[in-house]
This record gives sequence, structure tokens and C-alpha cells, in this order.
Amino acid sequence: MELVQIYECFCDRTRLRILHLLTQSPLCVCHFQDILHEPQVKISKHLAYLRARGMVEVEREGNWMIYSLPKKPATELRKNLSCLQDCVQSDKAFSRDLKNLTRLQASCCEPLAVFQSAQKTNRRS
Amino acid sequence: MELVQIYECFCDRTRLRILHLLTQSPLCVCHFQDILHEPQVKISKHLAYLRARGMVEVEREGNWMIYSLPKKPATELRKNLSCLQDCVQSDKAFSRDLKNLTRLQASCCEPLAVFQSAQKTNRRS
DNA sequence: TGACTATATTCCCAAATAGGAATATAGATG
DNA sequence: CATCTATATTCCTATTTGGGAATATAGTCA
Repeated sequence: MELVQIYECFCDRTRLRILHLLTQSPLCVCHFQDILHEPQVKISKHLAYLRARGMVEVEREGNWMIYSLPKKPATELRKNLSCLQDCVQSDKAFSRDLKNLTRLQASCCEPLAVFQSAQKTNRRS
Repeated sequence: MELVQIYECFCDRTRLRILHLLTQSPLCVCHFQDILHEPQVKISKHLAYLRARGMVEVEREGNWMIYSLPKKPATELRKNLSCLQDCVQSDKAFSRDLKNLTRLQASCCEPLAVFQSAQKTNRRS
């Protein structure tokens, strides 16, 4: 993975928020819509952009597409994501996103719950 | 400074090489030309881009314009530059740039020498 | 099967970007 | 002053980007 490509992915605020959320948990498109309050096209397109550059991975779970960070992220990606998490600590918008995520997860969030139990099943099989 | 702006500056290979070199030493445009083997317009424009976003500072020294990182860089910039230095260790092109820089500095490099003695003078006055 | 849901894609437009050729500018030097 | 040197800017073009409206698609469920 080219280092510049990482920064190309980081240089849009929406993508940055998406990646930041993904450092916490895999999420589906509707989660991003809820948390970021952005229209579906926008989210979907940015996810496609990230996907095309190998910055995220997808798995279908029924109607939901569950996005997550690569299982084996390149070293540079790991380092930059952790730098991002570090830099973002003091930023209100990003913190608000995290808070919204927590709230979402607490409220027995369907897609994610299904996905996680599916993951467990996969591990067993 | 907006975090996204940092990544906007990082998302071009030439700018990335420029910033990487500046983590080592202030440099003038002709240095960048020598080290990066890129035409003057290109270097000059990318430096203007970085300047416009407060990512670098300039000081004239006779005919030379000496570029350097901000004296007081924002925390996020510091963190990301050090992450960059970390990520770039294994990259041949970037290492080559560093080697070229060292060679240039060793060969009694005029603009930089003048600049540094001027800096000393400023400190005294 | 048909309706529904979540998501992706297409088509459009406006703006930003990167690069090169040519030209302008500021300071140095004779 | 004229000339030279280092650098910046302007003008041009091709490409990429970001975003929205509308539409397409894949899987689900009755």
C-alpha cells in the first residue's frame, strides 16, 4: 500500500470520521448514516472510495453490508490510524461520533448483533 | 489547524517528500530541485500550497527563499510528521532523498550556510 | 411471485488539483 | 543603470474530486 494513498483516504472529513469509527467496531452503512447524519449516497460513495483503495473490507450480512478495517492492515495504515485516534481526542465532532456509536451499540443494534453472532459461527465452523 | 488540512498537504508524493526533508533541515527551493529532481515550477507551486495552509514558513536570504517547518507547529502536525518519519523508514525513495540531502549538506552548501549564520546573527541581536 | 429494505451505481455539475510553458518579480551584482 | 539569479505567478489543460437526484441491484419476507 502506497503511503500517499492512505493520506488520500484521510483527506476528506467524512472519510476521516468513517475510518475513526471503524477503529472502534465494524459497522454497516445505516450506522454511518445514523451517526454522521449524512445522506446515503455520500456515505456509500466514500465507502466505495475506501474499498477501492483497500482501506476497508466488506461482508454482506443479509441486507446489510458490514464494513470493517482490514483484518491485516499494512503497518503504515496501523500507525496512521493510531496517530489519527491520538490527534482526534480533543476534537468535539469526533468525540461526539464516538458517543453516538456507543449509544447505538447499547440500544441492541440489530445489524451489528447479527453480524457478530455470524462471526462467532464462522469461527466455530 | 484543521486535521484534514494536514492530510490534504500529505496526499501528494512531492509534498510528502518536501515535508519529510524539512523534518531534517530548513531548505531553499534549489535544494529541493536538486534532491527531488523535479522542475522549479512544480516545487515552487507545492511550496506555495504548503505555505497557504501554514504548513511551512519562509524567510528570504538574498536571492534564496529558505523554507522550514513552523517554529511552533500545531500538536497534530508534530504528531503526523513524526508518524510520517516513522512510516518512511523502509521506503527507498524517501531514504534516497535523505541521503541526497546529507550529501548536499556535506558539500558546503551555500544558501544553507549563509542562512544559518544569519540565524545566529539574529539570535545575537 | 411481488413488495420491501439496504445499499450501490449512474449521470450530472461545480470545484479543486496537478502539471507545464511562458512570463513576472525581487534582490544581487557589475 | 542593465543584467543575472532564484523564485513566484499566470494561463492553459486534463484529471480528479465531492455531492445530489434518480435509478439499479441483491437479498428478504409475505
